This record gives sequence, structure tokens and C-alpha cells, in this order.
Amino acid sequence: MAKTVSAPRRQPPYHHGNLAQALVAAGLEMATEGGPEALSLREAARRAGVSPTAAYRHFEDRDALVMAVKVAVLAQLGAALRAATRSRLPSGLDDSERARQRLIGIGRAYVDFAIANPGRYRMIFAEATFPSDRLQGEDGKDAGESPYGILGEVLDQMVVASALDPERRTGAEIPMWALVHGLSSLILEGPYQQLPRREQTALVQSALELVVSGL
Amino acid sequence: MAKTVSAPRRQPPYHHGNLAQALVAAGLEMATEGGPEALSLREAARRAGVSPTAAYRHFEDRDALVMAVKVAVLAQLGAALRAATRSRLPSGLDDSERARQRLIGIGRAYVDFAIANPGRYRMIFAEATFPSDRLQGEDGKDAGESPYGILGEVLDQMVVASALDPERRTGAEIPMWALVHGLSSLILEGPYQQLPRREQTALVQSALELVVSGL
DNA sequence: TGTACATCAGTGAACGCGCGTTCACTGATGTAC
DNA sequence: TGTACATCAGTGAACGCGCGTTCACTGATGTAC
Repeated sequence: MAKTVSAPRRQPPYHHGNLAQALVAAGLEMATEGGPEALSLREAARRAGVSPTAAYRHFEDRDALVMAVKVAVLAQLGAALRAATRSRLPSGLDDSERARQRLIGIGRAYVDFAIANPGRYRMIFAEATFPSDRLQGEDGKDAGESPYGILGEVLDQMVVASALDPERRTGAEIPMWALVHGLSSLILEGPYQQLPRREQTALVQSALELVVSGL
Repeated sequence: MAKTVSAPRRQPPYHHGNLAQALVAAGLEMATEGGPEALSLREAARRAGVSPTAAYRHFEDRDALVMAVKVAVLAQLGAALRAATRSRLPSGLDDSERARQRLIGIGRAYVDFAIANPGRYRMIFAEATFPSDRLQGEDGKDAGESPYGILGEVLDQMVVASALDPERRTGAEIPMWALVHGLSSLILEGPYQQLPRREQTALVQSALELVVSGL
């Protein structure tokens, strides 16, 4: 009984309207299914319902599409970390301990994202070019927040809460990011692949506590 | 003036003699040049001077060759770490500090190996299957030492030297390996790619000190 | 010590595949007058 | 408000490529007698 007339028309006939975005979405799908190796321009075009050539109106070559997909994944990861900064913390903690828990929280969220989305996660570090500094969408407006930026924010809050010596603030992102990325990678592609999920979680938690206490 | 007669004959005419090994060597070469993506069975056969089909006498399929190359790379990495455990340490350190320096030393050696051999290093974690437990060559004799095993050894020595609480020994490999792998990956494929080499070195050193002091 | 023959380790041609990219083109859109 | 036309966003066919893998085969090797 739905009025087909007023339904939003899918499959625009000739001019697609948003091909670039549709191609990135298809790329994201393919990355989800099989990681960066699985991302092909031809298949993306196919999924967008368009000839392979059409893709070249929007991306210079395959690499450009890959880069756009990377940026999209980083935005998703950023969103996951942002959500973690807003999660509830047990009551009764002092400010310093709360700030520390926030850091551990985004660390966990990072690894969780990787485990839940292995293909997309591997996308980020594929093909030897990392999206530079800022994540931005079309028109210069942010397409999401940068994971690196959020990590920095949380570290700043630790300084404010006296959970981190201001002198050690500079470069504090580095060991933290290296740790969570290393954990993700060892779990996804390394020797901890076979471990049951709960042991993986435990291992992540204790590694995070160790590094955070070292800061 | 070299007697060509007694020279070891290269290019055996039909029966190669050591094709399996030659294919792995070719695979190693290709990994060195272009990482795991660059490793193809056909090209390996070509480099070994043999038809593609011949490779199938020695490896079930491409994956089997890939796995053999991974094992070879892990052996090389193991050798690099072993060398680091034997390097000279500044005199005048007590046992505990010496043990700590050993750990930092193999950490540095790990990242150095990755930076010096990006293609081979990336090989290790490629294609979603990690060579299991033991590294062994033909006939069951070790083809090298496992990086993981060497790390464990150094941690054991820290316990002996009272640089590590025995209670914290279990699982101590994890944060350490995650850290060095994370650092390697961020330097090779991530945001620290562009940094000058000396800054990369400094960043590695300070991250290592932080984690080792946290142990 | 000599020979027959099974087995081992190669060859060469062919398969089907999907990819990235280019070409000459055409249909749809929107703007100047 | 209507129309000419430049520009934009697609099409479809084709290219060359290198890959993994399979087929039926043949030359070399080593062992039993």
C-alpha cells in the first residue's frame, strides 16, 4: 500500500548524483569483507551500478579511491573513540583516576574496533600511504574526528587532572598508539589470533594498565 | 686464472637439486623488493630458472610458498635479536640495569630490523596466517631461533637479575612485543613515516624506556 | 658390473580470471541571452 | 519564458597484463636383480 510514487527514487537513471560517495561506500563494504586487497575499482563501480569508466570522473585512479576509503575508516574509528570518552565511569573515583580510566577506555575501544572490523581496520595501514594530518570531507568540513586528536585530548585531560606529569606530555601519544596498534595487529594477524576472545580482552586490559601506569 | 673446471657448477641442467630452497630465496628477494604483495609463484620460478609448474613439486600452492618465506624471515629476525643480546653494554652497570638494557636492546633491534627491511618485515604479518609455535627447517632441526623465544629468555634473565618481579613475568612478552611491533608499523606504514630517521630512533628509545620501566 | 624399470623432477602450452586504464562516444543538465 | 549550446557525467568495448593452476608429457636418477 506504500505509494511508490512518493518513494525516494533509487537508481537514478543516468546522472547518479552522488557517485563519489557511493563508490566510497562500496569500497568500505569491500574492505569490510576482505580488507584492502579486496578493494577494486571495477567492483566498486559494479556495486554502485555504474560502468568502470564512470569512477574515473571522481577518482584519479584506484589509489585515490583507496585513500578516500582510508579517510572514511579513520573517521569511523574516531567516532568509536569519541563514544568511549563519553562512556560512564564507576563512581567514587578521584579526578586523576578518572582521567586514567578514560585513557584506558579509548585504548580498549581502539582494539575493540580493530577486532570487530578487521578488514576496515587493516585498510588504515595498507598500501604504504597514511592519510596526512587532518581528516576532512568535502567543502573542508570535518568528516569526523581524528583518532590521534582524541588521544591527545584525553592526555591533556590527564595533565589537568594531575594524572600525567606535564613534562611527560609531549610525545605521550606515541607509546600509547604503538601499543594499541601493536595489540590489534598481533591479535588480528599475529600469534594471538587463536586465543579465545576473553583472553584477548584480558591481555589488552593488562597491557594498557601497564603502559598507562608507566606514563 | 680460476679453473672453470673445478668451479661449483651453477645452473644445473635439469634436476635442480635444491629448487625448494631456491624458490624460498627468490621469494625472499621479492619480499625485500616489494613486500608480500610482490611475491608471486610464477616470478619465483622464473628467478629460479625453472618453469612455473616445477614449483608445484615443492609447494602445494602459493600459500605454502608464502608460509615458507615467512618462516625464513622470522629466522632472520631471530638472528638479529640474538645478535643484539650479545652486543656490548656500557661497563659499570649493575646486574639489574644490565638486564634492563638487554631488553631495550632487543626492542631496538626489532624496530631496526623492520626499518632496514620493510618488505621482509611486512611479510611476517601478511595474509592472515602466522607461522605457529616453532620455527623449524627440514629434518626438524631449527632453522633459526624464534623472536618470541629470545624475548622470553631476556625477560627470564631480568627476573634472575631482580629487574622484574617474578609475579609479573607471565605474559610480560605481550606488551613488549605489541609495543615494538606497533612502533615498527607506525614508522613503516603510519604517521611517523615522514619523520627523519634520528627522530624515529629517539621516539623508539623513549617508548621502550617507558614500557620497560613500567614492567 | 650391467641393465630394466619405477620414480622423481622437470617442461611447455594452455585455461580462465579479474584487474586498471584508455578510447571515442552520447545522454542529461544548467546557464546566457 | 524559450532556446542554443557548453559542460558535465555517464556508456561500452577494448587493451595488455600477470597471475595461479592444470594438463599431458619427457628427461634424469637410482635401485633391484
